[in-house]
Amino acid sequence: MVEHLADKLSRRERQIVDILFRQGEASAQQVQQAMQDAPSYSTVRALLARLVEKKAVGRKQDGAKYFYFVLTDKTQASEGALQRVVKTFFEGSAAKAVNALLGSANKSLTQDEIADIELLIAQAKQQDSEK
Amino acid sequence: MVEHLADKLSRRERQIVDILFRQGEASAQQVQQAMQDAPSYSTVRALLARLVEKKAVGRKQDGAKYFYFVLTDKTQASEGALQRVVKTFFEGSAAKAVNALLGSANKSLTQDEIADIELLIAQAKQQDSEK
DNA sequence: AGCATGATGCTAAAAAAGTAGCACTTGGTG
DNA sequence: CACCAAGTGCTACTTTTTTAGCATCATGCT
Repeated sequence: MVEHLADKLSRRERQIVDILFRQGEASAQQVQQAMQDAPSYSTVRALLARLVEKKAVGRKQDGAKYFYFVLTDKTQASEGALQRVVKTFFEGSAAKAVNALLGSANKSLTQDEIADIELLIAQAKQQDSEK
Repeated sequence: MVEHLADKLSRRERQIVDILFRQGEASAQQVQQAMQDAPSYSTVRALLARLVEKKAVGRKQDGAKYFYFVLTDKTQASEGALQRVVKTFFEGSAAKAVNALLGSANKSLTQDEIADIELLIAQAKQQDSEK
């Protein structure tokens, strides 16, 4: 089993990493603002500093301030997250997960998105039959 | 935004809750065995006890021992987890998530599963056009 | 009945996480 | 160019989390 990045992070650290994944990159202040139950600015910076030290997050200087970003590849992280959810809640079945995804989100799927998915299904079907 | 159960749990607590979701219910010993980097048996019990006290986990007696299980509804928890992943890694697009799911898992999807998904797509399509 | 095995409750202490304050720098602006 | 706003690095302190050990209690077997 692959060990996920999230497994090594504390509650607050995860929260921050999630925000950074969503925003791509952000300053300490932006991170704080993105937290619904944010602690003090000082605290956010301390957390960020710890993440940098743990090599989970990187930062680049822009003028006098820093911008932080997660070092793990987002695509890879997303696959890990998806896999964990599938394993934890859907008995390892990706199909069941897709099912839940479509069920709870069909209100928001556009015609175009549905078309995209249909295409993917067709591809999956083909690949499967080639096995 | 709905606050997820996981947001209130510590690292180890989350780990245990995940195991309980997967197994449905388990004894302290089983939980320990399911943890790849498990601490001592004592520790696992302490964690479990805390989760019970927090009302996150319930337990029932079977003879002389206890069996633990998560109190949150699994379906609800899975939707929350899925939603979080979608929001964090796929810019809120369920379609993109489905895409990733199919992409990384098509090797394991069976013909039947694919058929199931096709059916769901068809339904989503119809519901969408009714909007 | 006596004993080994495995589970329990409780207590305690080390380690990690979470939070904040302070003094110093930097950048822009009236 | 003096000043204010916003950033930064450190340090320190409080809570939680994480981890174990111990004494006790039930269960099943010889």
